[in-house]
Amino acid sequence: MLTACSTIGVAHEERIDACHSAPRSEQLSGTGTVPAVVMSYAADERVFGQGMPRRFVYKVKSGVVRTFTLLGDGRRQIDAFHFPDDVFGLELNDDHSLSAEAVAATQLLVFQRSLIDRAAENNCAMAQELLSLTGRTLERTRAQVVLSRRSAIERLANFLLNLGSRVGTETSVDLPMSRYDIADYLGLTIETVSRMLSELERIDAIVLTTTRHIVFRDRVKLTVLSNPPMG
Amino acid sequence: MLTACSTIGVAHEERIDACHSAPRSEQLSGTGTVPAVVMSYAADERVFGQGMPRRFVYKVKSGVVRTFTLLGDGRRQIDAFHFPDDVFGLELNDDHSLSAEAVAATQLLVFQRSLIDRAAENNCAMAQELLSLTGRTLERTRAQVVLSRRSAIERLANFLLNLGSRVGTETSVDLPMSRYDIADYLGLTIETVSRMLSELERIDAIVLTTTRHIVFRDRVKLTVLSNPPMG
DNA sequence: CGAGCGGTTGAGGCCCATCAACAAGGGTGG
DNA sequence: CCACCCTTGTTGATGGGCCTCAACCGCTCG
Repeated sequence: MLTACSTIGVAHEERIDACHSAPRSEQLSGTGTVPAVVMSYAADERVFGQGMPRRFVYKVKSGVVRTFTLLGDGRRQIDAFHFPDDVFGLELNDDHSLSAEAVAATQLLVFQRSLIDRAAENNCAMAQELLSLTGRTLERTRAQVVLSRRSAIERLANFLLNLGSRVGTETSVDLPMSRYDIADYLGLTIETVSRMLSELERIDAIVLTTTRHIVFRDRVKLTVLSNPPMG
Repeated sequence: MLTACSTIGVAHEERIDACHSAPRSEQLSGTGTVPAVVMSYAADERVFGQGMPRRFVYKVKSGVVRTFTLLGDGRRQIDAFHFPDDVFGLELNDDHSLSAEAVAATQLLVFQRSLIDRAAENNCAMAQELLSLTGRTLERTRAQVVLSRRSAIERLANFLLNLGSRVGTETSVDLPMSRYDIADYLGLTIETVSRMLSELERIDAIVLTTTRHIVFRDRVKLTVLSNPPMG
């Protein structure tokens, strides 16, 4: 059992410094362990902010995290949602180029960046792990670019299927995030997200039992919409 | 001097196998050298194709390369343009998820993937190099996602400035690629690209001396358009 | 000279953003 | 427990930006 650490009221990463629980060895991804502590975050609580020194690397233990960039006009581009076992906070630079917030109540494994970097310098397996993680992130981001050229309903169908495969069952999925989050992730407005969900319901592809719970009624329709028309 | 190899008429990577010139040690990026051969490509010639086994890694010696994915409806999403010293063909999987073609007459340094992978397994510096290259690619791709939310003229202004910083002078830039390429890169149509170039000319931000040569007349206007309104 | 390609420009329509109003929860304090 | 408020989500009306279709221009090449 890991020692949890929940210092309420201290912002951002300073909270982690204030946490005196004993680190335990944890896997970042495949092989090899690095000391880590567990931190708890409330919904909408900040994990780190754009421009801050990048001192830690995170792995989701439970809950959901969003990483995003704030644009000059105040708009927000959500880069990714991170679900259990996902690693985030890995970047090339010494400062964060993204911000991260908990979407819902979340527990994170927190690794010292310096320890990970040092491990990667002496241990090729760790370096390969980092490369693999970054490569996977790159793949997802490329998929985002391709998706961003498609229509609103197609983007939404794709999003629901992906979400379902991560945190849903065969027949349904709970949306951990708000319409606002979905809109900022897909590059749409909340109104369009809402309209397209209604449209998906109208064509009997899904049923919205509540605003946050979606039942897949016709996966084929979703898949047809989601897939680049041929491949 | 490197031995150049130009076997005309043999498609894709088979050409490289047919090349019997002696490999020479070349830098992939920072430190460390790996044997490589030089290959020449004519404009629009294929370098590798989506789905093919990923046997080589490439570095641009001269010219320009585009990497892209073909969508099911026949549309083409250009992922990136690669200029001299850029490395491409590095991916996570064993098969290419992208295709690559020369935009203009191009010379490439070709590295055996197996040699690079082996080097990364035994030499952490090489693994770090790959990580660094992938990280940089990720940054660029993220910038693409953010850009894709902005207006046509803003995307184009951004594109011209970036291109200018890569292959242009203080005051002008030659476009190595067609309107079609630009459109597929920015997620626009060729008509919109053309209209926005005309618009940039109308507001005296640029001058099109020929269809492929652009003079920067007012860099500030371009920068204002290019930048996310605040930061 | 005609054909074909790349590029520009115009007219019209569609998709989604915007603005606006309203409904549905979800806390809070009396 | 309920009235209230504030947030979140839905739906409608309108407009604008970009795509689509189409015509035209200039250049290159046969």
